[in-house]
Amino acid sequence: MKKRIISILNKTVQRAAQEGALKSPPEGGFVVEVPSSSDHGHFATNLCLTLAKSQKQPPMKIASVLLPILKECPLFERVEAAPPGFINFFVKRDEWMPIVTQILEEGASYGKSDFGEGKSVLVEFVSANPTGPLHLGHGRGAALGDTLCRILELAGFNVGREFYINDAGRQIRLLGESVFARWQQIENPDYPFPAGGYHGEYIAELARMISAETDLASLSDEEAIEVCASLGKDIMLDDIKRSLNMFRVDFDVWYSETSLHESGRFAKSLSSGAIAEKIYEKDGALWIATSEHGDDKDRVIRKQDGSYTYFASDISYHRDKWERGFSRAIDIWGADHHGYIPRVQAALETMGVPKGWLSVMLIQLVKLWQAGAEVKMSKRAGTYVTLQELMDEVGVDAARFVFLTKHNDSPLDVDVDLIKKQESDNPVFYVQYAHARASSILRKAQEESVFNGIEDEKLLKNYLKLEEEIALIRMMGDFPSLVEEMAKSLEPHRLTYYLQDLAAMFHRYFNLGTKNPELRVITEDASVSRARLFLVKAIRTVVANGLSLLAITAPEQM
RNA sequence: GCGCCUGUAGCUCAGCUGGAUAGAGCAGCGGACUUCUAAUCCGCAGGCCCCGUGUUCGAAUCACGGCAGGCGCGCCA
Repeated sequence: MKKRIISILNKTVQRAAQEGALKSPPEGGFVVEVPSSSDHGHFATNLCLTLAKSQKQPPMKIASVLLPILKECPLFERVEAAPPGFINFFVKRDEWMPIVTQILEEGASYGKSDFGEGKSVLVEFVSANPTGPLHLGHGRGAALGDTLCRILELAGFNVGREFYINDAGRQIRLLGESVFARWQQIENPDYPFPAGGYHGEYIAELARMISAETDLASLSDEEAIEVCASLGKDIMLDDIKRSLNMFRVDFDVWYSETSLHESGRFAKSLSSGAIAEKIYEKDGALWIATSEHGDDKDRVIRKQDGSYTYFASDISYHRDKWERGFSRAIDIWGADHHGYIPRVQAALETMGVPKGWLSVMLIQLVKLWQAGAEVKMSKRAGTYVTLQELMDEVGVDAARFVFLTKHNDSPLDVDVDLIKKQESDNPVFYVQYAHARASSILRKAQEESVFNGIEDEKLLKNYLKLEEEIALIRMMGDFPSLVEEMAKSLEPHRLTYYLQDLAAMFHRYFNLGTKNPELRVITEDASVSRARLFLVKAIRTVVANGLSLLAITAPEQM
């Protein structure tokens, strides 16, 4: 509907220009929006305000030129100009009804668009080191990334989901040393634990598992550490995969850092192409000239001792992403890595990758509250709540929902007690209940044979007369543009707000019937009932589609 | 010291990317169940949108300067 009005406005301006009423006008610049007050119509535009300067005329005067043309349009009941220069549109009631039939026709694909034009996007998220279980921060990243992918797909992008496994380098070695030390400590409690090692209880668990499978005592310490590192990593990776799977997140590619090195891509990516010219040697190390592209300073990629930095792998990995031909890439990182954005962007530009090809989304920290106090978490000390524990306590649906109730750039407080204890107050149940309630009404109608299931626009036009009904239809009509906007702005959290609003509107509508039987969906009047049942079916569809983007179940009854 | 993020109701946060009278949930108080599902609804109360200056028809939103909190500023990963 909004798009229709935009195109009507464009045509109107063109026509006014042709007729000489306006100087040939510049494109765009104006917006059409839903005003907060219903006095200002279903839609409003600031078109005249934006034209005022270039036309050198007061906005209200421009409005008075455009108004007669707009009034001819059969879409509108009323068009008004309002100071300081808004135009308010009141859409004819009947014109809303096609939205309902459209929803019913399209069903699960309502909301789909070709906004993305089939372009390929690579979304990399979670990418946790396989040195420990996933924590709440990873859960937030997983929920955000996965829902973003679903949104992008619905908006017409071709999406690849990727998990980068940091399975090379020192942290895996440290995992091995930590596990080995715990194994030693079974016999010898005084065996020293490595500095900066991993302290979680799971390390001792790994030691038990690995020593049960492998006779560590028959190996040299060095060999045993390697076994602990390798098997420990495999076990943790399996654990991560299992948790993510339960969290309804599936990746297309698990990209191993080790494979980057073993395949030779790593070496090649730093020695060929435009980037090779930006790499130089200084003080016995290899540097890359990222400062030419906005980084604070040049960065080391190979240290004096001959080993490569983490950043070198990152360059190589992102180059590989680019060479795989994606038209854009999105990374989701913890906010503590924000300092790396400029250098990664700079490295990409050094290779000739266009600015803006890579978008990095940061997620702020998740704070956990329990018994009214913040639970301090430390990965190194091993005191943190895992994603698995959260899922076990509150369920996947609630967990996924809470992770998307805040903008990714805003810190998130999760009060586990609250989600657990007050299940009924949880917003996810509120939305699911709307779906269950709609289902229940439809079930009842089916049983009583009120509903023949044949849609008829005329029926809707004749019998959907309530303001509340029109408001619901308008809101559902926004869903496709919401999906597009979320894909554009990378803001999946808006979906949880939309669903809560839609559910609230439906619950309110339903409750009209508790006071006045004529306002129930199923009433004495068969035609009114049928029209309302179509509306309810449409609501159920939109709620279900929204929940499906969140990968949250849509129950038939609760 | 420099950079990024955040600052909106008692608490946790939205605010459609510059629009008209700033919203929701929770917490508080008061109401509605012989119902198409009360996991719901209705009402009341609650505001210096951190402060200041600027940009313009118009600012919670943009710019600059402060203040406060968080996170980063390695030849660590």
